[in-house]
Amino acid sequence: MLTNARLVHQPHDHVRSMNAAINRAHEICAKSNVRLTPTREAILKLLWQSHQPLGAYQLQQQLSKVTDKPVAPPTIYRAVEFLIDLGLVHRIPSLNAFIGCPFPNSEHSNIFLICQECKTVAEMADNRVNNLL
Amino acid sequence: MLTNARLVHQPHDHVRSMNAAINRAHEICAKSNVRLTPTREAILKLLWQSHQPLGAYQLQQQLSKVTDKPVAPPTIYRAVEFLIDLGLVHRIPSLNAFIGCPFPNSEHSNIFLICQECKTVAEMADNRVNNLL
DNA sequence: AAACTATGTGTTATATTATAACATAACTTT
DNA sequence: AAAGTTATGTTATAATATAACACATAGTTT
Repeated sequence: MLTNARLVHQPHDHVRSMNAAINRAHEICAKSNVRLTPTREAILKLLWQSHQPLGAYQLQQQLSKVTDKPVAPPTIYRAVEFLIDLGLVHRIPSLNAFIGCPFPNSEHSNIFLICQECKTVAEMADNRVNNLL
Repeated sequence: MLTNARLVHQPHDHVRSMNAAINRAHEICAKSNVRLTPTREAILKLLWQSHQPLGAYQLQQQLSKVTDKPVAPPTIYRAVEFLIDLGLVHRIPSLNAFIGCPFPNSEHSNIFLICQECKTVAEMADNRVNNLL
């Protein structure tokens, strides 16, 4: 079973896991012959820095802080769509929000465990469940 | 395993199953001591008549046709919220849409099987899956 | 390097989905 | 019938998402 359910509750080296994710992302992009542009990388970082899923307009705010210039919604949605297509990010429809995928290399149908109070999300993939379905 | 996955593909007595659903709804409301008002009943019927899930603004259009007067969004969202709270209707976040629940009496965590082409939705509840989770 | 092509971004406007706030009406209980 | 509760109507607006077109940059071809 693949899951980060334990991890999300525990203190862990945030910076390190984010860097690992960014590196993986660069590899995956290279493999697919697509570009992880600064905007896209920035969005991915923001999503990784937050253990809460972030909505498009939260990302907009945060990105415009980082880059110190105004950013319009299409920029966000485009970057996020790109990342989703590559499997680096998931959209969580029930929250209208996005989150970094903790295991982007593996084919998996996800189950998200979403805390109804704090919105913390853990992701899970389990063959037994997949098989049953 | 509880599911209507077979049913949704097959010809079946639509009117009858809708009436059954409405009757069940009346019972459930009586039990909970709440009112299935005309608006609420109309919404529930519309959802049952459609095997596709319906969005709030689709419901708005259809309801205003039925009642022959304009209907505003809050009316829809309120009715739908009421029905959801009673377990008579589900919201499907990935479609921003609503659908009648085929087995409103049973406690169940649902899995929705959503056709990506035609948006037809079947609902499923399986103890083996629930147990695994 | 210049021209060409494809891909990515900026910008404006607008569509779509959902809710807040307050007034009125309809039912319930006494 | 009066008071209290629950439901609806109405207006306005918030929050989420996309369309369309102009411009820019990166990569390729000549």
